[in-house]
Amino acid sequence: MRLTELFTKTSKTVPADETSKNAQLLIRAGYVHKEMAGVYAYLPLGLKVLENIKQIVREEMNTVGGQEIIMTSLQRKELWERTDRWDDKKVDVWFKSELQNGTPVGFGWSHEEPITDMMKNYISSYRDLPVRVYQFQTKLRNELRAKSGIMRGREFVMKDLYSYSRTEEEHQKIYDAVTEAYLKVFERVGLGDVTYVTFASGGAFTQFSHEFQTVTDAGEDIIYVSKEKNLAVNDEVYTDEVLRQLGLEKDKLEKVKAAEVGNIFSFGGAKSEQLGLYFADEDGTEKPVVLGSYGIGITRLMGVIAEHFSDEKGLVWPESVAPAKVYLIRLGDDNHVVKAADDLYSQLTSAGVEVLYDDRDDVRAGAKFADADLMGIPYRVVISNKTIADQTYELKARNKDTAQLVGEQELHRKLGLTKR
RNA sequence: CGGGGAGUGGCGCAGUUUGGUAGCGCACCGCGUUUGGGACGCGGGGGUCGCAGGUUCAAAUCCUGUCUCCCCGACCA
Repeated sequence: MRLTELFTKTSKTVPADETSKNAQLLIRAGYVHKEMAGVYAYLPLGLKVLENIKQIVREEMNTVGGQEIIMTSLQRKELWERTDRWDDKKVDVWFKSELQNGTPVGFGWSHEEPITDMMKNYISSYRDLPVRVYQFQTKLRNELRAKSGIMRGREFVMKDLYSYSRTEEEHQKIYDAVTEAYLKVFERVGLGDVTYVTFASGGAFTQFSHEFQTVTDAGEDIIYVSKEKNLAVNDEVYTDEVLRQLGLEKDKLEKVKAAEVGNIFSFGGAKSEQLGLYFADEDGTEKPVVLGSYGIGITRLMGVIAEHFSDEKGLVWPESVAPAKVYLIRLGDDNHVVKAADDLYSQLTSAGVEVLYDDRDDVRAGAKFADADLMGIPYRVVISNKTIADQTYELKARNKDTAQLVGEQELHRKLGLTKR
């Protein structure tokens, strides 16, 4: 992408009413636009990051046998009444409206009910199981108070996977597999070191659910981390009894703030019974399908990544999610500089390397460097009269302090260009 | 939902106390100089001062109502 064609621009100031670091940086760098409190639009660069995160999640979900679908935002009242979750007193984040004929509808804040109800059409025998389906959906939640930038919005993108199993044992296998897949996701987006499987309150069916908590000051949760065992306990279930059960020693735990980037839990057969999802087992008996639910807040994850990977100059995206791998700067508008930069741009692009090409003529070097830093693109390549005279390229990693002059071979190697 | 704060060109702000020609910085447009860490000079465009009503010769400024946003707290299957 050439910067002269990108409609967004960077800004030195942020809206005064935006206090969270992730939103400040993302707005300044032109990744997102704030439409209203807790509601953000994703601009070209922001969308790119979002899609990169989604693709990583998608790959991991496919690996554990997930099939991707997309449900609807409009939901039926009747469905939620069956699980007693339509009432505003039971679920206080509902957005509701009605059809022209007066039929009430809800805007999906979760999709457990509709998906499970839908699966009744497709699951009737043990031969149909297990099934895992997932989607990326915009959830709408009428939060009392939105905060923390894109980390807690009224409208946000979530990946939710649902598993349908014959037995508890089968369910447990899937549950464990998804747990591993989640850890892989957080590893791949660069948060592996600071993300912990966390024991949290489980609800009706199981004692615990498992959250994936990323340590960050921007988080809203308090967790107690055991580095030794590589797990954590949410403050909400932090009791002596629980610690004993989990074999944790109180004085070896570290209390930290964290953001919940994922949550998985088991429903057993309870919800299936409420919604009438049964299957005929091998012996012909009818049994409720064992249900599991697994979520990753995609936009929240993006916010957490932005918070975690940033410095005083701006964002510092991990390569796996960055909107581009290289920020290419050309200094000056001498013909041979322009040509050299154009050439490298098309060379990298055709090799499949995403490049943000700062081809602006009317912007001085300092501003280009500042923008490269703010946008947080992993590698910066500078082409100038100097580098051309030396037959080198100036290469600097966003997370390193110094640049180096490298030859063409070296550049290609560092940027991971595929040899042909 | 309780407490606190704020709404003035796209963004950041001053002006409100004491009513009297709407201003500054960034961004934008033009010209010139500049050109490796957010350049400078000159000229220019853009604002129903959140909205509605009221007081007044006159309202960004005073009064009443209302909407929105932010912060802290509560809430977050």
